[in-house]
Amino acid sequence: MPSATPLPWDPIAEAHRHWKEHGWSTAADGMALVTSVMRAQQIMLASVESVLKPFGLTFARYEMLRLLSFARDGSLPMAAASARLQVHPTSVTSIVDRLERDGLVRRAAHPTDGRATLVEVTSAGRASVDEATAALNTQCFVDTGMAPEDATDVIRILATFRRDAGDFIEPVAPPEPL
Amino acid sequence: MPSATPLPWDPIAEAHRHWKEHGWSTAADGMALVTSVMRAQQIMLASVESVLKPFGLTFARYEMLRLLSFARDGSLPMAAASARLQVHPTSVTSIVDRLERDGLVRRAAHPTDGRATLVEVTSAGRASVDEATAALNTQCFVDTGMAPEDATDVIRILATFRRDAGDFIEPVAPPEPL
DNA sequence: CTGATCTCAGGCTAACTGAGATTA
DNA sequence: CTAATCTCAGTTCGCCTGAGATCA
Repeated sequence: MPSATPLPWDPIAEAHRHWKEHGWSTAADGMALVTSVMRAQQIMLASVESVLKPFGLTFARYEMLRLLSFARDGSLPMAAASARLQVHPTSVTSIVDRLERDGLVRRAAHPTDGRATLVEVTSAGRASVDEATAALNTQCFVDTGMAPEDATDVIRILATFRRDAGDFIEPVAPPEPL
Repeated sequence: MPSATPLPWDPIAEAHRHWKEHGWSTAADGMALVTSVMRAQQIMLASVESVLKPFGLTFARYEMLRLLSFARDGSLPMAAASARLQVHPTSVTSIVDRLERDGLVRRAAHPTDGRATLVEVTSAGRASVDEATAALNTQCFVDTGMAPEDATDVIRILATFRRDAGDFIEPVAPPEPL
């Protein structure tokens, strides 16, 4: 994208106004919420992917590496990765294909279940995810462009939303260490 | 996606804990924020696209129709649509290609600028966007799965975020009619 | 001429459907 | 047998780069 010029006003606020003028008042906030989240995600994804690009990683591939690097033994069955990352099984296949081609993960037979395949981070994969994480932390996550108290509000609200959408059971507030 | 089973705990809260344990405390909230927004967008997009599917629309195509239906004369130059929807010019070409193939928009010459092409909603396009909007309102927007006061908080916080990211100039709080 | 506007060609990612092989 | 797990083939979508035609 050719580094867009800012619009003179907020397009979502304008759409919100249109909704109310058309008698859709009860849906106006919902429309604005969904549209806002879509656009915020687009901004954040662009930022994250630009940082990951030098590492040859997409956000999906980064998340796979991160998940494996935190897993016991650095490995998980494909189906477990699919469930944890909420990505389609065939997408897991293609993500792992690409990471394997780059030597960042390897496939291994499951010790007891002959149907399952394990994915395992390699040492190159660990090095790659560590460097990528350092870059993301300094370039994206330390300053997201949002006030800290706003960030924690959004995190908390979206945790309830995700739980109610069926992502996980309980609790919304995680047991903090200590 | 085969209607996933809920996880027993919040994977983002777990990642947040990992970040803190690894000495990345200053980046932990940023990581959780970005990941939460990504996942919320995924949930909302899936919901919206399942409602739009019977109409043969994606969210991107729906937004194009919505934009045109609110525009004076129901038409805009391609470049204006690209700026308003924050999509790449070549993506506008392909979105309009598809909508035109379905008879929902048509291309027309710009009256004064020979370089520019206007996109215009057809009456079929207006009918389609009206029906799709009614379906979205009742099935997605009236109840987004979020408490109303949380929704307005998120809308407000993300408006500031979008403005600071360069989406638009001012003001964050739009001039309300009356 | 420069710069804006749009289209096309082509690569890449990822989602999805549907089918099939293998094994619990 | 049924159900789970994974892969493959093929489609669609949208993002992106780079190049070219057209016109202000």
